[in-house]
Amino acid sequence: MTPTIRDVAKRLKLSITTVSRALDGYDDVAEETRERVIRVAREMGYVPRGAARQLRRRRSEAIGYILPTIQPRFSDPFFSEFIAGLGDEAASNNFDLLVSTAPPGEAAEQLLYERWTHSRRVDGMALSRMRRNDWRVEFLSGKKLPFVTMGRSLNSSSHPYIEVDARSGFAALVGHLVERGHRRIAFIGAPPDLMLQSVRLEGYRDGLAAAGIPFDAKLVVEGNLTRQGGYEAARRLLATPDPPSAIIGINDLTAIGAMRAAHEKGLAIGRDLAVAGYDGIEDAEHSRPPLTTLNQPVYEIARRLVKMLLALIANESLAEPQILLQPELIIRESTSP
Amino acid sequence: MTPTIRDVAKRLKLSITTVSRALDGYDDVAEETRERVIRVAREMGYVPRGAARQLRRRRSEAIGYILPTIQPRFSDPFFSEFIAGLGDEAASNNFDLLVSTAPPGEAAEQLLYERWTHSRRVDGMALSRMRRNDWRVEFLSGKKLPFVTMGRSLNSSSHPYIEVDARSGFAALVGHLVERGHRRIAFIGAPPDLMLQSVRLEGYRDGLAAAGIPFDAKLVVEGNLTRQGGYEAARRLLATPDPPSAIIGINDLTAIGAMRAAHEKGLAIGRDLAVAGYDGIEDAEHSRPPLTTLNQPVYEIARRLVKMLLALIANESLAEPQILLQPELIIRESTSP
DNA sequence: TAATTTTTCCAAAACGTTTTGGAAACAAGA
DNA sequence: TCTTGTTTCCAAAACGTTTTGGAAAAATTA
Repeated sequence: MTPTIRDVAKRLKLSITTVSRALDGYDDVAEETRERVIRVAREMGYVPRGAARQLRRRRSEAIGYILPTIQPRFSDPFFSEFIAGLGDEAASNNFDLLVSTAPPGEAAEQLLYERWTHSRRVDGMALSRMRRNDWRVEFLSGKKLPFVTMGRSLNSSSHPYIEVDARSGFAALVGHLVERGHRRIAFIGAPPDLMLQSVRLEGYRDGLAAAGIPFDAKLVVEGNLTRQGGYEAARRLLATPDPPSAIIGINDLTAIGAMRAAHEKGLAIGRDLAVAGYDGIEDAEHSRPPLTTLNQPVYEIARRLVKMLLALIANESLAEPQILLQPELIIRESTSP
Repeated sequence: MTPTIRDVAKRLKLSITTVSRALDGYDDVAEETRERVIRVAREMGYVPRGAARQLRRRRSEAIGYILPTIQPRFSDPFFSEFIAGLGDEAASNNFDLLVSTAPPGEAAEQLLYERWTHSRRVDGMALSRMRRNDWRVEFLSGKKLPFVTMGRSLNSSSHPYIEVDARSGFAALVGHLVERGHRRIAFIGAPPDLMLQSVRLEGYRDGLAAAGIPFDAKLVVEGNLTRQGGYEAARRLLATPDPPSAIIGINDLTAIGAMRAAHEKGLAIGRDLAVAGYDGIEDAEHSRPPLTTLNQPVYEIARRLVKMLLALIANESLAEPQILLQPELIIRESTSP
């Protein structure tokens, strides 16, 4: 059906070697023949068969990303933005992006990583939502498969990553709330095995310490990074005898859920209760009231991660293998009516 | 580095044929040898090289999906849910999911489709957000590449698809608003080349007709399926001398943007102005006020689409190639305070 | 003219599987 | 014993590229 390089060669009365080399831009083919080859190849609609090329070249020209699907109905705008970034940058370098899904930390996840690396279906991987002690780091290092991560983990060694300085960000956020007169500031976090939980909780504690406010464990509760989780956690917080006057969500979704709980309680958000989040997703801008948040440029980060990964795959050395970005504090009405 | 089938065969003192057939479950290998083969293969961490298998089998065991990225900062929960569905179902059938991004309707998009089909990198494709006259349908039909679509287009022929009956849904939604006493109901739509715009606008008109309300073109404005687009469109609508008492957004994001515009105008949503959307994304449940919407089970649809696509690839005939689902009207406070 | 270099091409060998078409070994039936 | 099946294995031929290691032809230099 679709023509092979052999068909093109036959039609041109050339060897397949020459056709291949002409198309690949080698300089040992006469300029005139190259033009003929390119013209005829295009005419015939020839595109190299991916599998054959991959087999011979011994690389797949594809990168992989595994989506951490916690729940079936998986709806987190962070990831659609992240994937768009990965996809755009990969596509503009003629790389494919392989996406799969697996609940984090389970056997299925490990199986997937094993299959992709052993079958050489991808030349490298991008990881996100790192765990504190992330087996993936050692696994991929051991397999010598290039990888980059968004955020580091405790066992991160020398692999390239982009980290957003959430710790400073959360400290600044607490500072902002303190400035607004808050003393009882709650924190709705995530499962403790996630690196982002450690980091952001640290930042929260830094902020309290800087303001001379003693840490109160009762003001820290666990969510699950979803709106529903934030909603439920905030309900628990607000039902206590001595409820907080401000709530920080570990991400925007959590904060949005918390706002809903507060509203149901009859609290005026911004006045009776301040709420803030982290991520800077579009929802945060259009929520009611608009949500104070720490913005991180997810799309840009994804693109840069792919750039780094491709350099790694091409065995180039990176000018800046570990990047630290500052999140941008965006103050909106949810803390500042 | 990673062992090939040859290494496994050598270690077992068997031919590679036998190893291959043992692992693939052919019945012309003795049960005892099969067990030995499987055990040793696992011990050695053997996984078939994807490219080699694809080349010989002449199929890639992968399906493709191209994300319609309109803007760089692409954050639509519809798509993260859709991809999660595609990914889960593909993964559980040992298929890979290739994802790329392209602005719809541009040359880059067509190039991508051509590359994927000619290079045989995917065995089939899933399409969404169909256009009225969608060149992709004829293109893929012509290439004889199996594909399924979420929603049909005007030039849809006999390919399998799953369509949610948005037309009836929007009519029912108008009915609900009329019941609540609304007569001036606005519609914030999408670009006119999108099939969903045609269908949903028809449903809106059906609903008006059923209620005996004359169609007023001034109440129909164009958005772009984003929060921001809904926000801007609603501002225009609410600035007119004779503003609507209800606004239907073509999707939930549009409606959420509209709610923000209304709130800024000082309108009490639900009382002064009713707002409703379509999609049933999680945001709609946690917005303020919670949004009346038509729910469609995107995750399930994505999974079913992949099931259909895999059957198509395997040359099986589909019991039900064209499926029509009814969306579920979820009435919340944004229309019913 | 002869020798050398440069240009332009190509045959054949990979890459690592799966599949085809047997062949050997053994068992069963006549 | 001879024939006919079964069972179990395997050599070799694909699949469609890229790459290696020249070789012929043409151009240049001596």
